Amino acid sequence: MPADRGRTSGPPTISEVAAEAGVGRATAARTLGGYGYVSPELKERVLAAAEKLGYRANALARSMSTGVSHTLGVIVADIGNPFFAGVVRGICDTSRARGFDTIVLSTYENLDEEVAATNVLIDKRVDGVIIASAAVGRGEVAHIRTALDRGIPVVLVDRAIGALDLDAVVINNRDAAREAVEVLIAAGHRRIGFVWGPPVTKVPRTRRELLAAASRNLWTDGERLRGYLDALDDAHIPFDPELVMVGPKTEERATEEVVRMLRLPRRITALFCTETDAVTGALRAVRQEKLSYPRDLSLIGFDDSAWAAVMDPPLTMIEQPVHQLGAKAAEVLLDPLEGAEPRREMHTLRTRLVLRSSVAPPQPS
Amino acid sequence: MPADRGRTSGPPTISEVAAEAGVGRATAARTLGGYGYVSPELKERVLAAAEKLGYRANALARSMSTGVSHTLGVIVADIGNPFFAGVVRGICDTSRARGFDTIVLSTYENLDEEVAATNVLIDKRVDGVIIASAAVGRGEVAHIRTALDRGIPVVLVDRAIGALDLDAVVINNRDAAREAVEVLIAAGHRRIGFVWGPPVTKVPRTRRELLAAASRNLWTDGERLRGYLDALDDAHIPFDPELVMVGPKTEERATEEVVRMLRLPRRITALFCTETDAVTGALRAVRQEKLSYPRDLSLIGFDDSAWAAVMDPPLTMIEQPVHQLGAKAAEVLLDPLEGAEPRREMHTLRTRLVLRSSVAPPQPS
DNA sequence: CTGTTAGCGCATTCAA
DNA sequence: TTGAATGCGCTAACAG
Repeated sequence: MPADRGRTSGPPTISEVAAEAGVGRATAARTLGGYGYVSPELKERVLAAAEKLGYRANALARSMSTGVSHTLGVIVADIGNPFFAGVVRGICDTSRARGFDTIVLSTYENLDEEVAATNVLIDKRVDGVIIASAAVGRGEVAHIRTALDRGIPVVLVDRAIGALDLDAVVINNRDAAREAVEVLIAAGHRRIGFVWGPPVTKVPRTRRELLAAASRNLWTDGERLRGYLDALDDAHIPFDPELVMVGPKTEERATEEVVRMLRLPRRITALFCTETDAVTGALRAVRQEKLSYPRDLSLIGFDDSAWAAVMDPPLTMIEQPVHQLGAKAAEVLLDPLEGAEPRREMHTLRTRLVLRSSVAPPQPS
Repeated sequence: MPADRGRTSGPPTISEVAAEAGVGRATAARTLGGYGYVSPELKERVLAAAEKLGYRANALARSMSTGVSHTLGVIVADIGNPFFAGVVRGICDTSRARGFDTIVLSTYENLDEEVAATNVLIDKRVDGVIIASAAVGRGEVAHIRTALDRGIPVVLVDRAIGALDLDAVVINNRDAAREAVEVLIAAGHRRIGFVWGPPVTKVPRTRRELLAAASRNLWTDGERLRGYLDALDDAHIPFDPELVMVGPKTEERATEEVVRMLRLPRRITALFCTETDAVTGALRAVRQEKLSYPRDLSLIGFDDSAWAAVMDPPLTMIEQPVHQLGAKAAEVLLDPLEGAEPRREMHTLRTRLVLRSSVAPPQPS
């Protein structure tokens, strides 16, 4: 219950506690702040006074003095996306265990939003930033450099940026994709679709064009595309631009594109999807064409989930260590803050290909 | 590019900008803070100096003076859960559009964590709190009262609390559940399972016991259970305690329980699930028993998703306005902060039953 | 061990 | 209109 005096107004301050306890402000501050030495008896009195007044330290004022806010900033594409939600959960769990809270900002893959978000975090004086940046080139990382210049440590998560020498916590996108496509190839497939490629409007005609377009976009997507090409190369399967979807990355478009690939003269018999929405889009296409998997189309996708396991037949999927991705990022950010030596390296976490039943040999046509 | 003088250290302050511009601190503060009158020429000089120095206002210091932090606190069970992730996204989107950032804390349905989270937010002097509280009774809301006493407005989201006269943004859980079960009944079912009930260890034998247990737990679950009972009552179907799952709310347990219900002498022919994990758990049970839906078991669940739509057959599901839930909560919290009259009411958003193909008449046994 | 004093960076009186 | 002076609540030197 709140004390019944008409205090000045607002929450009780440390001065009021000191007055109530009959000690100096510093003494109250020391016991309440948990630093310096205070005799047991005084400490007792201060604590009692604080309790009585319902005192709670003003973290803002404390941050003003100490220069640390015990707050981390997190910038992701979309906190509503289950993948990022999982990553953020990992970040929050480990950072909170170490006394840090988290401000999360979504950018929707928009660079301007990302810059604005970075500024917000700078203004709020966060102690560090974890960012899944949409930036790729040199010219797009000024905001990150700004944060760094102001002494705010930044760690990259999910997406590396070559132009920046920073800690990054990512997964083995390229190898994971390659492994998946290899499984498809091992099952006998040679016409393997890829959904999705870079969101360009003009469809690339050559492998070079495609790669160029990819490198102008999301790092993860580019890496996955490279893994796909790696696997094809190793099996001496020629690259066919018709088998990779480009354009807006929506479930609807994925459906359209997979339908298209399914209707090609030499149609696809297998498909690799880089994301959940691509998988559900593909599944719609299969049904729409009155086909069934894995008979008519073998399927492997990124981002395993409970749903994928209960599909009929269950889907072979790539499982990402989502929570660990965030946890590790927080760790890498926090360790130096607590005195450890900064590393400046790329931390690559491993995915796992969960073999289920969505891959079968191609039907003899 | 950062200016090349060896400044005192740290980011430039308003005093440094003032010095650089050759004006008084207050003048710099006025132009940079966007308040008060400043002559165009001076304003120009200040702006130039700020630009040159790369000045950014220290939000902490500003909050100290003004008493407002332009930060909202959000407390949910689990930011990694797609439902809450969606709600949080709604909150972030609308609050950020209005100049507020967000600190998100997860409690994992643990009341102690919830209290701790509330204290963190109080300490950080957030301007308001949105909370999906696990508290139900009078005795569990002290932390919320504390926040209120300190002048921090609180709005409830997803879960109402009777003991508190606050704004709450929720969905029509009871009606939604009732509607779903009615659809099952209309299809001819009378043995309808319910997953999941309250997480008690001792299985309730009577309806009264069950309701009592439910009211000691999550508000949403209780409401959904009531909706289930409402539908049974209307159809004069006697309540059978064997048809409601109690205990830990995990996918594994759901599978076990559904298997059990499927093996009952008078087995269930339909199932209503209150959550996604319950649905996937049920689906596993169906497969495990070598049964198929909707032939052997009709199914309706809460929380529609892209997956549910691409299942084979596609699932009839209840769609929640997840984003809107968060958006509305933020609105209700922010409006009074910007001068509007507080309402103190329950805002009930409507769900939508998405009819697909997981309901069929019961098989004649 | 304790109390006094001086900032942290900004907003905001109050004179000038 | 502008600038000097105060205060927000706390930490941290410093002296006692």
